[in-house]
Amino acid sequence: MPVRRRTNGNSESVDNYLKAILSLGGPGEHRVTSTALAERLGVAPASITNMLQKLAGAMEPLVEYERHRGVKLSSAGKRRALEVVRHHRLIETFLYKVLDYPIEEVHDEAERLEHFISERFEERIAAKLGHPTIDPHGHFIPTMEGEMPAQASIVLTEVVDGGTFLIDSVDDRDAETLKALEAQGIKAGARLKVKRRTAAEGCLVSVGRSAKALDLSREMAGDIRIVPVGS
Amino acid sequence: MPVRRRTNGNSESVDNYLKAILSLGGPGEHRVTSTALAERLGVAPASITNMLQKLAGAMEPLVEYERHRGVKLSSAGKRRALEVVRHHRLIETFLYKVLDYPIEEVHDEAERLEHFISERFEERIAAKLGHPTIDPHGHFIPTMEGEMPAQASIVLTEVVDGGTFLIDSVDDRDAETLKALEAQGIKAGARLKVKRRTAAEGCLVSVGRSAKALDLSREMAGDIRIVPVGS
DNA sequence: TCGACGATTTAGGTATACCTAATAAGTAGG
DNA sequence: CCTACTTATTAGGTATACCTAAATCGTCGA
Repeated sequence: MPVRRRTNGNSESVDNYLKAILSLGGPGEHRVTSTALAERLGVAPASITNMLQKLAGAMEPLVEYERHRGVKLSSAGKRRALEVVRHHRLIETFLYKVLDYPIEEVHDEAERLEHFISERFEERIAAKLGHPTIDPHGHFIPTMEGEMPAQASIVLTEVVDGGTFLIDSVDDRDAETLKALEAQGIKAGARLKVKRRTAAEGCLVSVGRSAKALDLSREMAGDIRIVPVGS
Repeated sequence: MPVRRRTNGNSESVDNYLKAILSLGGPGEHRVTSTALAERLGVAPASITNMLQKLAGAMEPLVEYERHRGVKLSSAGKRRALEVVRHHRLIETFLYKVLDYPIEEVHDEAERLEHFISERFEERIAAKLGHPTIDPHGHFIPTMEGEMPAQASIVLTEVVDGGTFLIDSVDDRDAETLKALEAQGIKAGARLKVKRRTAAEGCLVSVGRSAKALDLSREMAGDIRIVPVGS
């Protein structure tokens, strides 16, 4: 029962820095400022500088860092960050689908466990879930090879919990419904926020900058394809 | 995504000290020496002294410690230790039964995760498993209330993996078999080591101080009740 | 192009959980 | 009952990941 000292470059803390840089860097992976990281991680800017210098100076650097010019992930850093994100999203999916967690509790648990599960655990829950590609929030799960799947669209019914999306397409099985939906702002290109699922398996959404909630039936939701936006 | 600093008195390290004291103290909960702890935990004796002083001096002390006289758990310490053991054994059972882990990999994963799961996770996996009372190694799982179940006997078939037991009783459905078993040392009071399960659902055991393995069929194993010994 | 001001970095400090080496306290033999 | 030896404790030091306060860098407007 020896005390397990996690080795540098693979700690909980480092993981969180990498995830933050990944998510703040956006799809373009542009440089991220110390201040943005400080805010996101809830630590003092000075601590950020310190950690970045260490990460950049490691034998296998996890970030590319230049004084006063922000950071971006190195390829090793990106690999690790995506692995942690994969863990997070697989765990969320697992907690929700296998352990019947209430959706609101899924995030915090995953946030803690993502740092400590083994490759085997990852592999086993992925298998149990049939190697899913999106989590209950509608986010894509990075592959085992450490790649984010191409940003394909997903059906609105696959999203369980709140999040912001862009509407990709609305199937036109019924021109009347289509027109009605469009009248409420539901059309390709519009911004859509998922509030929550309803008992009848439909979901409550809001569109554009409007705060008004629309209650979509299961069939209507099934006709709408969306793309995740932001983290 | 703020960095989570675990507060003193609830850390991974503290958990491991408490578990070690619980297990080294035995059922009599006698005082445990620094040296024994140092060996078990793989840290220097000086580090043990340090930690014990801190644990004993906390606002809610987790151990009772006197210089040069060893430690024992306080009631708060015992509660926490048993909770960690409960986590460990539930996780092992879960990995084995739900995630189909190979039995040899169950321990290490549980050893890491036991410190980080929430009450909810504990509750959900316990429910999923039907609130089990013994783990795949034949050890009792402490209750949610933090009590070790009375040391009842279990059927040999419930044990999946190696471990040492005392034979509690051998059912005498068939006097011939009973006699044959007894001839091999399998009788109430004898010490029995479970080597491993066999493909035919029986198991390989050794009895007493003998190293020779006996291959028991499923029916024979089903007639033997055992009690766990040691940790 | 010169400040001023905000962003960033350096310097110096804290707590945790380890370590080694030196000291002190118990224990057992003569 | 006192020394020798083993066990435990104190003293002083390391690395990690934070902190605050005090420089310094960079850019943007006059």
